[in-house]
Amino acid sequence: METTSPTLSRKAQIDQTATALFRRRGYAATSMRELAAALGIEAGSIYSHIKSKEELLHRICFRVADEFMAGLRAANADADAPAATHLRRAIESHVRVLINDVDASAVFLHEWRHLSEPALSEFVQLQRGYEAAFRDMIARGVADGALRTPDPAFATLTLFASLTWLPNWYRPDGKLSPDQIAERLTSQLLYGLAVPDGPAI
Amino acid sequence: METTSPTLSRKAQIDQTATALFRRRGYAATSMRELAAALGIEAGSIYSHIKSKEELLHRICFRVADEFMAGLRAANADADAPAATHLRRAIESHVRVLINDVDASAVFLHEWRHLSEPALSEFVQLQRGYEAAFRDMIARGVADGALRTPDPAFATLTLFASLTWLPNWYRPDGKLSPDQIAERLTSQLLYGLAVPDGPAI
DNA sequence: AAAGTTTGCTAACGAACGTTAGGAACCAGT
DNA sequence: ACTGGTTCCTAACGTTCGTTAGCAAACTTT
Repeated sequence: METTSPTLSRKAQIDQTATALFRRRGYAATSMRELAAALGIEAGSIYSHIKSKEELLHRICFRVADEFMAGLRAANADADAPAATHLRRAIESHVRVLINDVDASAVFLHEWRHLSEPALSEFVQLQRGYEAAFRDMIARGVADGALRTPDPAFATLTLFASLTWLPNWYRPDGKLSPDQIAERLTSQLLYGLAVPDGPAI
Repeated sequence: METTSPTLSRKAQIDQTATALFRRRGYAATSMRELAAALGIEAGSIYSHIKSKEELLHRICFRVADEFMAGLRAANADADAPAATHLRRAIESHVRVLINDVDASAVFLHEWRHLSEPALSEFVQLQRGYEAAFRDMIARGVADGALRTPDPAFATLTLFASLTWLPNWYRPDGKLSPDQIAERLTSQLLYGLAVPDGPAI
């Protein structure tokens, strides 16, 4: 049997292992016995540290949600900056949160629907507010002339799509740093793929 | 073969209902008894028409995969067209397949990992080939000067992100037609959000 | 040394799971 | 009338699920 962990409490270890499993196999398809095996203990033992399986999911989802919200607030702290700058900072913060814990982010993005009420409604409301903030930044950017799009709502969807997809391909050992990823993502979304004044496509 | 009653064989009805349930609740979280209830029959009765739960998932995933592949081949049929045109056509085809059956597409995109071997490996290989084809079109577009990007692989990821996200927001009763969506998506991805020669962001 | 906390075990609970067996209606074509 | 296919039922199978109870070491604090 191992000694108790040096820096990570047993509960934190359980959270971490559960996050990895929920990400790889999905929340519903992950059994408590699987989680226990990954921890090297028996299933019943887990309940010395947590109340239920859903508590694990709840903690993961809302912790990541908090990080996203804090980053959004920071990105908009400088009220005098133009909207497009707010947007770029918000994207960079978002990418940094994603990369900081890819497993937890992936669970946050894909497994939240297995939350039960009332946590589910609370979560959805947070999500809506977050998206609305991005839509608002884009709309303000269009209004002050820095951005153009026929449909800010549509542009927001595309933006979130790219952000949400990130955990699907990001590898911590890749050659791009978080800042590079944020920069490249921002650049491609803002300026597109086509060569200005190039041939029509 | 299809001597059957209304317009949809019972097996097709089961497929359709399963698709909707897998999409809304996830494959692992959907029980055969739930599926039966949605069909108005008992759980055991389903097995007069199918061999296993996974057969349902398998049929959904591979049918959609076939549609994507066929669309890709058609988009590249005109070998003389420039790469950027191939790309635009492939995007439009992709969007049309997605929209043609949003439920099935969502299952295809999110539930395939619950397939077991050897179907899983076969599926992943199809997926890789499809993505490689898009990466190739982008790279050729960059080579012939129609597109620009510091990283074709990165651009491919962003493109797929936007395409994959579509079933998450598309509503059949929305105001945009499939062609409009494809056009708008293509335009935004190719030309970006920023105003040309506008202020730096 | 005593007390409390943390951590883990075994054993089991009721419920839900995917699936099967065997039989019975109904319908079509012969 | 017979046959074969389609459809659905009831009843149950063995398994796995999340979770609990009761107990026992080990470590920490007093």
